[in-house]
Amino acid sequence: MAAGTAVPAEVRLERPRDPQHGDLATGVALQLARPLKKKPRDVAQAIVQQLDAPQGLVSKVEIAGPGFINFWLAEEALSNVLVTILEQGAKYGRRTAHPPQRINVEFVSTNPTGPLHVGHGRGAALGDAFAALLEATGHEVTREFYVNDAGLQIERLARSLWARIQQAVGRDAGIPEGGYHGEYLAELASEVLERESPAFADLPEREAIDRCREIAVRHGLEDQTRDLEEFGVRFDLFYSETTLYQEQGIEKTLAELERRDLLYERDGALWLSTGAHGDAKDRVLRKQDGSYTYFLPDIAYHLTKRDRGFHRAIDVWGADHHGYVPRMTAAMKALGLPEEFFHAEIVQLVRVMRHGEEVRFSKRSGEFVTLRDLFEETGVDAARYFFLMRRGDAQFIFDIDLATKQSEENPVYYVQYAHTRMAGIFRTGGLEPTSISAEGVDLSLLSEDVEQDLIKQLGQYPSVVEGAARALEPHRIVAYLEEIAQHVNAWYHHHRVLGSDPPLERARLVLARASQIVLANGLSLLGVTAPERM
RNA sequence: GCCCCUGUAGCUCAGUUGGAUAGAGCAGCGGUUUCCUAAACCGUUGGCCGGGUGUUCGAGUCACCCCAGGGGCACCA
Repeated sequence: MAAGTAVPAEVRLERPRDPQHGDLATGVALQLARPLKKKPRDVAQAIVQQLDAPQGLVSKVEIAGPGFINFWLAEEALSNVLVTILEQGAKYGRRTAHPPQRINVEFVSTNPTGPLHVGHGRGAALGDAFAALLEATGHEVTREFYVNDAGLQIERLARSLWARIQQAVGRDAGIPEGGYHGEYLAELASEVLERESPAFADLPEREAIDRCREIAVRHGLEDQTRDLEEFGVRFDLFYSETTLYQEQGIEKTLAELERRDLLYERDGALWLSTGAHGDAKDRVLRKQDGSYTYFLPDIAYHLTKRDRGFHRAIDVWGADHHGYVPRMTAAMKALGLPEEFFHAEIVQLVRVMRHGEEVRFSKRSGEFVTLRDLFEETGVDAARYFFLMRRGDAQFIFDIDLATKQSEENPVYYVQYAHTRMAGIFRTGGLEPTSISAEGVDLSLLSEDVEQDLIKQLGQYPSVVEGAARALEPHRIVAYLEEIAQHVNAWYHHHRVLGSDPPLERARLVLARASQIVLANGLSLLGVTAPERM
């Protein structure tokens, strides 16, 4: 540095809000002024004089305001953006990581005890987008669904089904305490009797309930999987809790906890000392009655993620589980896993509005909004887009009326429409989009303000993806795409592509193609289609 | 009582991890169509960033204290 002294300062180039402040700017001189005991503008002056700006990249450098250094990109830099986008195509905005991490993204993970509701939909859309973002930044991602197919809830489900079967053959059987009253179990009961045989109802209870458990779980999971697939979410792995038990996960976990001296007995229960690792208190793993709390299999399950070679485990949990985060974090820490291994991403509540009033979630009244109801009404694209357009950690009101509106009020169509228009240009021009090349094209003809702005924005796509992946915030992609769409639509409206002077037409075709690629790539990260026509 | 999330335009929300004069969409108001799709475009109205104190060259952003809304507290899952 100028003074020859080592002054710690991070040189961050950022994009100013105001275009009058250049394409890139840094406030580093302001940070350095105090330690150097100089005026900020003098520091900036010194920096600029020593600056070794590569030719062809920066066209102008200016010191402004209290001491900001502003840079303007040269035209050649802008042309390079377009060349890069066309060359890389669907890979534009994706990078390799060195080294790539193996990341497990676990989401939805609900009991197979009934249909998925809108809250699961939000978790599914977000989890899938997290996975897509991490893949785009070069990591190897596994999308995983933890199937809670053991435990008390499943026992209740099995007993409820058994009761429905008894009812179906005319016997007086009540749904057990805490059981499932949903109509679909009654339907499943008749199905079972039909498929198996009426004699199923006469099986000894123990055997029957085991069979019921298996049938109910398989059926519930199939329903959920079908909904998710239609919603565009595919999992790489369904990890069954039962498997965990079969593979002695519990015993192994207890042994490991024991080895690390993290367990103790008190009041007839077995405790894990999470309190010493950031949790508010220690937690029980084995109750007085000898059964395990859910915490133990959860720890065991997460240890399998380590043992299966993952560097990171990202869990997407509903807001009702957020109190669970500190204890799981503490458990992972106590087990010596690195801080970044476990991360729980909390998805806040979804409320649904229709015709200006809130649709209540009530299984009893039957006004239960399932995920399927939702996407059948709004379409998958709109549903996914809406779930992703807001930060996941804030409560969200899903406005069904807005999502189903096929008009300018609906943001999902706004972005898709911009893509459609680009596709329309190529269709009308009889051109194969993939054949568009920047080779030999004079891109400096793209001199309109809106064109310059659009190119600069297209060039930011990789860093937007990077930031969204780092923060696990897909809504940044949404916001970015809406900006691109805005520029694309304005450009399209004011300037013709087809029929311009041939050199200009060629240049504009390149810009149209680049815009189409970025819109398609971004929408793909969100799991939303990029239609050719609408 | 303790912990977490949220509070920014009439509504729904962004705000680049402390930068320059706080933004968008919708709603409202006024315009644009012989033209690659008007699901679009152009213009315009609208702000005590919940309140307060502090940290510093600089705070919507960070710290602390209040206020309001939501969620969570277990030897439930």
